[in-house]
Amino acid sequence: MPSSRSRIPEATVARLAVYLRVLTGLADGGRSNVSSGELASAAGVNPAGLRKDLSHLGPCGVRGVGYEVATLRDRIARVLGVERSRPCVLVGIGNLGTALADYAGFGSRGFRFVGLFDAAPDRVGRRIGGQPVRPMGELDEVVAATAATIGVIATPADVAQSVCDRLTAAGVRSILNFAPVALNAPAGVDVRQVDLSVELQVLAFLGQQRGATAAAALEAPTVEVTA
Amino acid sequence: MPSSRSRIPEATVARLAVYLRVLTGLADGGRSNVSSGELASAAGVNPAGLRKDLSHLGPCGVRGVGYEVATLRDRIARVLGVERSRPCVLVGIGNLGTALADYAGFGSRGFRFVGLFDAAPDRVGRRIGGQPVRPMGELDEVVAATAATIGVIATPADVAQSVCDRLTAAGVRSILNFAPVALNAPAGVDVRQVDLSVELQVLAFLGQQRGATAAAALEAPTVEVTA
DNA sequence: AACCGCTTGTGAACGCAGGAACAAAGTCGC
DNA sequence: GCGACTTTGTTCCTGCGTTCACAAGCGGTT
Repeated sequence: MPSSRSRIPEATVARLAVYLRVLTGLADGGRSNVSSGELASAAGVNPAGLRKDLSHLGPCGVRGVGYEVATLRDRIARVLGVERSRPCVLVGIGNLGTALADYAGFGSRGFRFVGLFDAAPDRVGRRIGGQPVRPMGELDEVVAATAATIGVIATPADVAQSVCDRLTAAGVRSILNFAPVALNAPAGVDVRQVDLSVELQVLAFLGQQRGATAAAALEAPTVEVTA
Repeated sequence: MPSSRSRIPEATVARLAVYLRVLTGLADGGRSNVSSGELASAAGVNPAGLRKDLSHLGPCGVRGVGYEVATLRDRIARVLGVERSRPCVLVGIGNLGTALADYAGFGSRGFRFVGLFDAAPDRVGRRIGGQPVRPMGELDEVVAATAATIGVIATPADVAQSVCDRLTAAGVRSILNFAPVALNAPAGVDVRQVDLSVELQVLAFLGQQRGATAAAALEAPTVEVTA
């Protein structure tokens, strides 16, 4: 078995996606070869860690030379399962949903939205990125027709759970949730949570801590001297 | 020192932000008391882990009873540094930037945008959420006047680094980056990266792996039977 | 006043991720 | 054809995060 010689840790999978992005950029720029050091620098990680990540795919570089850009890119894409474009459905076409539907980055990275859904009648029928917004009633039909296995939730928090239920009932097996609630999904369905304000709050904490330690250093430097 | 009796792990900080959200909801619903089990369930984490997270704040519950909702909420908010609203600036008012500027969740969670910036002349002057989009030239002035320490980058990838440079030069100390590139920031500046398509790619991998293991189970069941 | 049930807080063990150092292997130069 | 250099792949190790299990403490009850 060429792929998945062993279980790949999830942290590695997330970094592989980053490497794939960098490699795609390098390939588009005409580069054919790259070393682990350069790739790690562009991805913002440690070179040794990058090599360890790639070792999960089996040997894919040439010692003394480096990695072939196109080959490595294709292999990572195959392992991640984005060699072919994957159909996704998006529920909740508010500001964030519209931004997601319009985001070109998804299309160039192996994902395409095959259905945009919203419960509000005044949003249904609008066209976003060349696609119409559909009523929730068409969800089952579209998921079945397109074999979409990934659903994205960009609704308000209070309806996210019911949307999750409808998506899983329709056959979706993976859910990316932007609503700030923890979802309960049946076993066998993967849920990933993205909470934008959590990220900001972590930053606020780091910033406050930075200020606190700086203040403490100014406040009682003699203690450190005498200690 | 009541806060920071020891260094708080970053993973714990991220979960504290989630607890804070749940607690705020409980308090708004009139609840005055909650147990670690119920709180953990609402946050989607392990009860023991939740108690360990809270133990970093010092004792804040009553044995046999649970936690007082309002007290715990306020203590977490103080530790995270969001007791008072923090000023942020946002650069890049495309689809995503507009969604972020309009997102009410930030305001209710201790963050307010005090400046929206974009380089495109046709976007400058538009009003979003009651605020005008300003030209990049006003960045230094606004950061200085508002003492904003947090900057959010929602620009295309190719200009994100230069925006990062300008933000840090203006005095911003924490950056939340939505552009799919690794940023180089000077020491003392915290950068957090949110890559939306990485999340989708992790889901795609998990889904593919689920399919692969299921296929393997169908392919060679006799081996497991004979083994 | 003493007991009992419930819940918190903490200690220990396990597994995992990250980093540094080293050996293997291939290429370039002579 | 051979040696030296470069770069990968791997191994070890250290530290962190997570989970389980138990002791400590408080309120209600008899």
